[in-house]
Amino acid sequence: MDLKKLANALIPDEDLLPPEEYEKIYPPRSLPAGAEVTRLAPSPTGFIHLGNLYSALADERTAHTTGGVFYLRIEDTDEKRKVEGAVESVIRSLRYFGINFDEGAEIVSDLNAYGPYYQRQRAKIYRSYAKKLIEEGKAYPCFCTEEELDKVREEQNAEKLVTGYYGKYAKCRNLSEEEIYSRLAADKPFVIRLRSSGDVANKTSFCDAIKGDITVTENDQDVVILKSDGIPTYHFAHAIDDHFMRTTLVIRGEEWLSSLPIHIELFKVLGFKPPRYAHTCSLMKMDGGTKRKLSKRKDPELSLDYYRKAGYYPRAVVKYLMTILNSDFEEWELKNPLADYRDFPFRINKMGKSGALFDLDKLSDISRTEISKLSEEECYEFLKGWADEFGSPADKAHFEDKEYIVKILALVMGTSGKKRRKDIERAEQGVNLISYFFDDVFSPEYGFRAAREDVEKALSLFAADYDPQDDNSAWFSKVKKVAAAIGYAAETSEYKANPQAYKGSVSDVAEILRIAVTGSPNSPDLCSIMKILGKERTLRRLERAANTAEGGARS
RNA sequence: GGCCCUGUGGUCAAGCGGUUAAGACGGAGCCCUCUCAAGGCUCAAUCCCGGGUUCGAUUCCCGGCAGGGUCACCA
Repeated sequence: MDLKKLANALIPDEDLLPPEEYEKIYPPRSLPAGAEVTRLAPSPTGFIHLGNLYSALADERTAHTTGGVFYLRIEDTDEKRKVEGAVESVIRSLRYFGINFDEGAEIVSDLNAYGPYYQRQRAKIYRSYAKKLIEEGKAYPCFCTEEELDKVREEQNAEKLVTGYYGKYAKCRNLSEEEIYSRLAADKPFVIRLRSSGDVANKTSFCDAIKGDITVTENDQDVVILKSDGIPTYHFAHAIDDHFMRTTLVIRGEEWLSSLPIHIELFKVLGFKPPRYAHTCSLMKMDGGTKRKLSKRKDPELSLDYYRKAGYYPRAVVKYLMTILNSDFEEWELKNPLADYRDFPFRINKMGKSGALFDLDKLSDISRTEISKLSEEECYEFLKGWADEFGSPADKAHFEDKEYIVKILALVMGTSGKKRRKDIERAEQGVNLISYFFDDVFSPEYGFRAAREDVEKALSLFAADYDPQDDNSAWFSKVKKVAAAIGYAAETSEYKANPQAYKGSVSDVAEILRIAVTGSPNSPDLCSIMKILGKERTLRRLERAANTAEGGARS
């Protein structure tokens, strides 16, 4: 058969460059030894999730700790997946978490010498190579319809055979010249398939950067490389793009492990040196007693927006992911509390081999810690950013008064000098936490535990004597005085020593005041809270509580 | 079902033939204390199972088992 003629009939494009030309257009990158070129290659659905961030972080760290390049390529070979604005959304989402690309789709950079970075715009390159493979007899046209393929698959399933297009099931593999041209003449749609020369009986060892040595079975599937619309499949585009974009390390989810044999064969027939691979394990979730991969449909926490809306501190999400990526990250951070996480010696081969269960508790802990490290002003900016985007109208209004909020935060985050409090876990919770400082939303349900008469007496006694000028100890002495006056022990130790002698202790009196002023039995330093509220508002709250107090029996 | 990956406390995990089997989150308790948070101290909790190899296996080998992934003209 005249393969040259066949190639021309199948791929008649006149404006194709000869394949070798592309080696000149996309020469090897001049990078220092050891520099890794990595990439994130999402399809443009716009849905960018935690798994993507996890993978992107591994890519970005690997590239930037080795002095390499991290680029963005859009795998838009499937028309159905395309969503408007998706690429910008990917870039924006990752930037929110502090991850930036060096080159690629929609990235402004003078490095963009390996584009275009949209696969649809690279059609000629793929077609040029597909044509070459046809000429070499390594690829062939297939006219099977989807129905036919479905039927074959059913048969294979029924006989418990491996499904797919291989061996005797590869019906179009040995079509005669006559058969091919007559179908072409009849305008039958066709795909281009790889003529695989592999044998599943052959197994070889392959070194994955994460998994270590793994066994791979040779591919024997005549996989589609060009779809009937002339656009390549993922496999074919992957081999060509990662070769010409000069990717050195392909980091991708382990769900790709099973198609590795195809990729190895593709690189071989194309005459390219394959990149190194790092197959990352998936993020898991507990569901009904067993682990399973985090799912887009079932798990809202897979979405990156979930973390933005809940107001986790973005760097906390990144650091949490770092603890999964390289588990010695936490210890490193303990030793280098002031260092930027980017200074951590990230290594791809330190990544775990098994799927990690996503741990919200741990994330929350890290988020609390990260927020506690902020200055009051930084924290204000962070909370305000959240309130403006996700908060209620009241929240937004509250954040107009920066001076007031910063004062509150100085208290809620802890005074400087001492260790910071860690009350704020996420913006949503933090905004809610300080809401009692605002009269328009302060609507407490007083849960007094003390008897009503004690509540009233304590409140009025304290109010009569309150002076906002008092320092902490003067303030507390007054609370003690109130306690003593209504039959409560002024010292906790006295009460503990002799509980029968008192109705309670000074801490119970403090609780009454605290509930009256904040609506909650728990809060940071009450004396300071009263100072922030000011005398007038404090007294008003004390009075309001006294009037509406529903006394309860002591438990 | 075939093929591949993985298997250390509740979770993330260190560990590379001999260890009191780190650490962190979470849990329990104590201290501190006007409550909470923070902090300090303490405790409970782990090597999937069965065979080998070895003086000795969490560690090496084999076989189970369990979990996960994948079997498209989707990526």
